[in-house]
Amino acid sequence: MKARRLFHESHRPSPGRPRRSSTGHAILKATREILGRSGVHGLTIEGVAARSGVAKTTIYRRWRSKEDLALAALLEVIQEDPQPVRHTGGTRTALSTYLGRLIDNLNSRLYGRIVRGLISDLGVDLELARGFRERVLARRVAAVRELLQRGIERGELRRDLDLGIAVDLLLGPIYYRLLISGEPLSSAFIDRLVAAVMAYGG
Amino acid sequence: MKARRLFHESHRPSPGRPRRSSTGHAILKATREILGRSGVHGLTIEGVAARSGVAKTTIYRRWRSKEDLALAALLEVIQEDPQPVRHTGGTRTALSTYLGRLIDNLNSRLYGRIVRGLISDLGVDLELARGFRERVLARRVAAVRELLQRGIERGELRRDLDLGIAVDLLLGPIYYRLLISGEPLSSAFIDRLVAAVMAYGG
DNA sequence: TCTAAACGAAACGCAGCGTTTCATAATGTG
DNA sequence: CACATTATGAAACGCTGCGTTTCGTTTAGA
Repeated sequence: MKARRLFHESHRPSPGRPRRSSTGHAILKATREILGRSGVHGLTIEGVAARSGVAKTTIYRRWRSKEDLALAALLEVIQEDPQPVRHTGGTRTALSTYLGRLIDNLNSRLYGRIVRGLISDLGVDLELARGFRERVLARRVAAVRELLQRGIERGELRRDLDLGIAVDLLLGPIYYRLLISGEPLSSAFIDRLVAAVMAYGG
Repeated sequence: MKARRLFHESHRPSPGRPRRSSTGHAILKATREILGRSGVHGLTIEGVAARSGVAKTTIYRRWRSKEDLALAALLEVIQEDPQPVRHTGGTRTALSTYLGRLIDNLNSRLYGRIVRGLISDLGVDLELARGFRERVLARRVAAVRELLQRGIERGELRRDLDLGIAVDLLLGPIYYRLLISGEPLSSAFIDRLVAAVMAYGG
């Protein structure tokens, strides 16, 4: 495999013609559009090339595979939404707010479809899995963990709370509904979920 | 699309040459072997045909697609393991035992890989999703729900316990670890998980 | 001017899907 | 036995899409 400079890498000034920055964005934009419309199954490199007006070779120079490209699109979507964690009004409210925003994302055409489509590849493409976990999931876990931690400090949660399990209890059922059971991710569900974990941790 | 008699349908005696019962089993056996070795990504209809010594046409006469075939293989694996639910020694023990058996399955090459591979198709193939939920997931949900219900009747759990959420709390983190976070599904994890839900429900 | 890299266009080999066609085999019924 | 009916196998087909290769052109810095 030839060495390649991927899209997200910082480009040190190298000799030769520089990349047009608009090219990469056009590719990602076309990728997002196709993903939102047709899901990962409808995503093809040739389709992205056609829609973005870019040659297939150009795409492969920046991303190694279809999955890699889908992950890049997902990262862009996430970047747009910095999700600042506020902690006004108690831990329960903070958790509900944060998880409410998360399910808003997951319920959206684009975000939900990308996540759904990437999952099955996580078990196969280890690099993809690493990217997803480090750059997408880790944010969620850290945010939830921090909210729980502050809840402990404020005395709203037990000092000996099993933080690891608590995070699993909050995020697990969300992804379970999204990917497995297909039950709706409603705000009512989030409220019940948070209520349960607060009852466990209080 | 032409009408087709699928594998699991009961065959009423129809005119013409009857199906060899061994053919279907040979196909499923080859499917299991390939799935265990190479996962869903390595599963191809042509590969199954080659390994089972059956023509491709014969396979398509019984299953509509690759995913349909993978689901059939999964169903067979599940049938082999009836998972009787005993309730000796308290609700906590019963839950740990049941979920422990579940993760033994999920940790196995075959079962885990099939589930993993099917997930992303659930959002696309509605019939597949229905089959998976009715014939695989519903068992798990019903079993867990029944154990919780008995826990309530025995006074080990609150009478006003939110059963729906409790089921999500038990199954969600398991599939979340399997598919998303990649953290190990150990019996220690199950113990902590059950402990948390018992604390919540007690 | 020279060199290195980016880009586009076109074609390639390959895999695998799902289908079609045709010949042959096995079963019931008249 | 002849017949209709279905199952099976073998082979080929068209198609999509992946990832690669080749080559000519373009854009930058030295």
